[in-house]
Amino acid sequence: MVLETKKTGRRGRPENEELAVQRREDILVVATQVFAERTFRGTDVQEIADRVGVGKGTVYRYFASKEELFLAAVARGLGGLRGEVERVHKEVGEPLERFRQAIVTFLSYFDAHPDLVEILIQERGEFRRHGKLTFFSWTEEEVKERRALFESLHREGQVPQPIQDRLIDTIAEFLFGTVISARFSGRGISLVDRADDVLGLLLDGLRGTSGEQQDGAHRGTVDR
Amino acid sequence: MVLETKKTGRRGRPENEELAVQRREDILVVATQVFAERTFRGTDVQEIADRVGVGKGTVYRYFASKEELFLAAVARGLGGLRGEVERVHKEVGEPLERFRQAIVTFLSYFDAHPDLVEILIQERGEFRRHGKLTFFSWTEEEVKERRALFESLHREGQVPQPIQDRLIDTIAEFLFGTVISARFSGRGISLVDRADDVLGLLLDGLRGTSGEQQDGAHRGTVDR
Amino acid sequence: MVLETKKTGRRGRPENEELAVQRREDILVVATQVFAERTFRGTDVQEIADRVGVGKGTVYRYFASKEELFLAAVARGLGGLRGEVERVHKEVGEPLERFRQAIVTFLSYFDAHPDLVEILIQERGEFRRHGKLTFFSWTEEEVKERRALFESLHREGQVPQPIQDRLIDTIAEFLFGTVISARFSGRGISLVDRADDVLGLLLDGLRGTSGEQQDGAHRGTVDR
Amino acid sequence: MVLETKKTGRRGRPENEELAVQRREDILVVATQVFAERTFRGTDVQEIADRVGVGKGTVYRYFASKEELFLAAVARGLGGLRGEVERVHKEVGEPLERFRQAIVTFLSYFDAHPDLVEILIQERGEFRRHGKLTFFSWTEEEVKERRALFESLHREGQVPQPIQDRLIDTIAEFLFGTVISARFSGRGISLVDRADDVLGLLLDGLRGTSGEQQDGAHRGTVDR
DNA sequence: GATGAATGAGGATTCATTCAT
DNA sequence: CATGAATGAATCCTCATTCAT
Repeated sequence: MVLETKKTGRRGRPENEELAVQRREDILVVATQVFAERTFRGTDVQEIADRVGVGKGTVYRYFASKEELFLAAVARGLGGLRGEVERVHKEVGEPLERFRQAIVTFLSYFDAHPDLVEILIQERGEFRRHGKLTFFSWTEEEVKERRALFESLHREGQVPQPIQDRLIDTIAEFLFGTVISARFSGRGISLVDRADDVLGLLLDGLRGTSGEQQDGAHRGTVDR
Repeated sequence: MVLETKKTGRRGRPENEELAVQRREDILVVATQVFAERTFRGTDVQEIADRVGVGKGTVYRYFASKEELFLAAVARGLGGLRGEVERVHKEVGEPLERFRQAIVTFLSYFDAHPDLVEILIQERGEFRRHGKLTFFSWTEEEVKERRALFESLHREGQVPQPIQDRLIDTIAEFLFGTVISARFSGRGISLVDRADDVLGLLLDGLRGTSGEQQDGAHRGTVDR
Repeated sequence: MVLETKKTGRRGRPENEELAVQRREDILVVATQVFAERTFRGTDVQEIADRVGVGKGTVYRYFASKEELFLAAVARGLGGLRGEVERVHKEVGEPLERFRQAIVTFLSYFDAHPDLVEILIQERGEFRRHGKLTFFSWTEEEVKERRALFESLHREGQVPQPIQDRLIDTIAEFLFGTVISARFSGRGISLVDRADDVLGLLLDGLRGTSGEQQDGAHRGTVDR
Repeated sequence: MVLETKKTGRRGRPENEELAVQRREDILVVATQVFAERTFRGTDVQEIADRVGVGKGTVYRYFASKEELFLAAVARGLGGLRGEVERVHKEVGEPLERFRQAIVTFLSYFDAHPDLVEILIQERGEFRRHGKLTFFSWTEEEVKERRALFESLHREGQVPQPIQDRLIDTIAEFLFGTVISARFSGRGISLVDRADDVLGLLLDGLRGTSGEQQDGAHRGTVDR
């Protein structure tokens, strides 16, 4: 999809607006890859342009600066994640299963978009001024949804005591940390494959009576 | 500690060896700070030299390249961590408490050395070729120690079933992820402050009957 | 006057010729402003197009290149000046007064068109190859007119000896220099306001017996 | 003096501090030439470096930016002018002759440094923000000196009435304007060659009784 | 050994000009 | 005719590395 247009070098008036949207998308996709491969600082905008098959100037038509391009790539990646998770949230009814599905979806998304992990991390290094990572910048709505989920888990008796916001944050951090660690630890295991370890640990901990987390690691998981 | 030596132009006995060691150390300390502040790519070796109070050429006397310097800084940071954790391992006898102490020590270390988190992460971005992070490159001995710890936990009845290596890895990743997440989430809470959350979650999970993790979160911790 | 036409998308009779002439004029007016504000090299043709309210391509329809556009703007500005001065030349009869009026007109014109000074100067910087400034490229006719003026001044006894061409050139340079200096010296005084200083100096010099140039500075001048 | 060192390409520690001063000077000399030839915007710093015979980076060691380099070149040029004029001021005693000498020195300087005229003018185009040209930024001392000169001219009876500051400014503008005009008018006459025209005009104007300015124009000047 | 001046490859960004629609 | 998207040459500036003193 990228190389087809490569080096057409055509000037003049373009067809329509959809093309612009598509091109913006193309650039973001490629940029995500290249930034992931080479680091923000290590990336030459020329390479992105080359891989997309457009002139460097064109990249700058769509994004005012390399920085803006990077941030847009991060936003695009997170937007996709949020969409997926929200979809699951609405489809599945039963709380525990919804919790499970949300986690699986979350982990799967990063399995499918490993580059996102890389640039998410880089955001920290290059744009430290923004304080916290975009990833941790929850919207009001998201905070409410998360809270609601854990409340229903408690109401249904799945967890003995109410889960406070602080613990919810810790859980979110656990999950994000898992994603990063998995990617950086060099273990070749996919994230979904450890979804049950994660879920088991989250629900019952090491002292959990069932001991299911060991075998459960493979139960009910999609083998990608 | 760095600026003191600056331009002292000390005379007397050169005591080359010690001075060289000390200077190497000084450079590494400063390098860690600067790399953490500015990113590997964003760091100008000149700034490191300036802050140490030596000429740029001197930095290159001790480290063949900027890259080697960076890697040495990472190694130095991790070396300190290992030393601390090992010390605790040997001092504390009771398995569960030893586990607890190990985790607290681990988290404390990163509280005390926030720059290490930054460069640990950057290592990934800049030196991806090395495959896995130095952090996850356990030595034979470390693997054995970890395994021994969990075996004793099981033997003493603290955990119902044996903890397999794979789960140990997951736990390590959990911990590393927590460190990173905590640093990047923008929450102002120190790592030790969440040691109990972490331990509670690890041992009993959300369904843990005791409900201790909630209160425990504040037990023995300074609330910032 | 420029923005009015902007995006009118006028239908009706195209009246091509007039519209084309008008548009050319519009572009030149705006170009003069922008070049004056931003320098030839510093000017983005896009800005000119934007301010005129047309597409960049349209600018290139009327002027083959940025350079041609610039030169056309200079020519237009000088054309206006010549027109004014010539008009005065023909209207006023008495030699000394005609001389005086010519100078006042000349200075007034630059008061009214400060941008012209800027681009006149820039012409030098950017198009040095053309040798002399357009400003100093007198036509045959102009040379004759100037000569005639000074001859009549002499004939009427206003100046004791005949004014040679060389001195006429010096006078022209004096005047041009005054315009430029006034604009660059940062003094907030308008050019007409110093017309009498100029005239007094030209006619009588510092040793002039009358001493009128001092008070005369304000005589008959509009205090802006 | 410039090309000798060219492409030595030597690294390492340089000899002494004088070298640095000399190199700074070399760069400024060349920069003045190149800026005059090509315009500030049109100049590639690389060309300056090449002509000096150093690396581009070296130019940036001495001047933080192209802009700073340009301004330094202007300052250097004006510094030289001021030095010359001041020297004459102190040497010559008789007021009228001192006035004459000052003007001749002033014009001679620009004859000898035609590049200075060019960059002086460009300063306006590129650094308009500074308001007035460096040339017109007189120091307190200079203002006093000028005033004293004209006062003595009056006291000695050379000029009938006192010359007010405003007229002094006009004279300064006249002189500067003459320099610029002469350079831009394309006439091949050197500035000193018209020193007498200038002086005559200044002192007696066109109506001056002596009529000396005509012949004087050639007195003692080479007609190149 | 230590130093820091010198170097030049590298990379972000701008903008005149073209030309398909 | 008018348009403006696309292009890539052009240029400023940075900084890792070298090496004469």
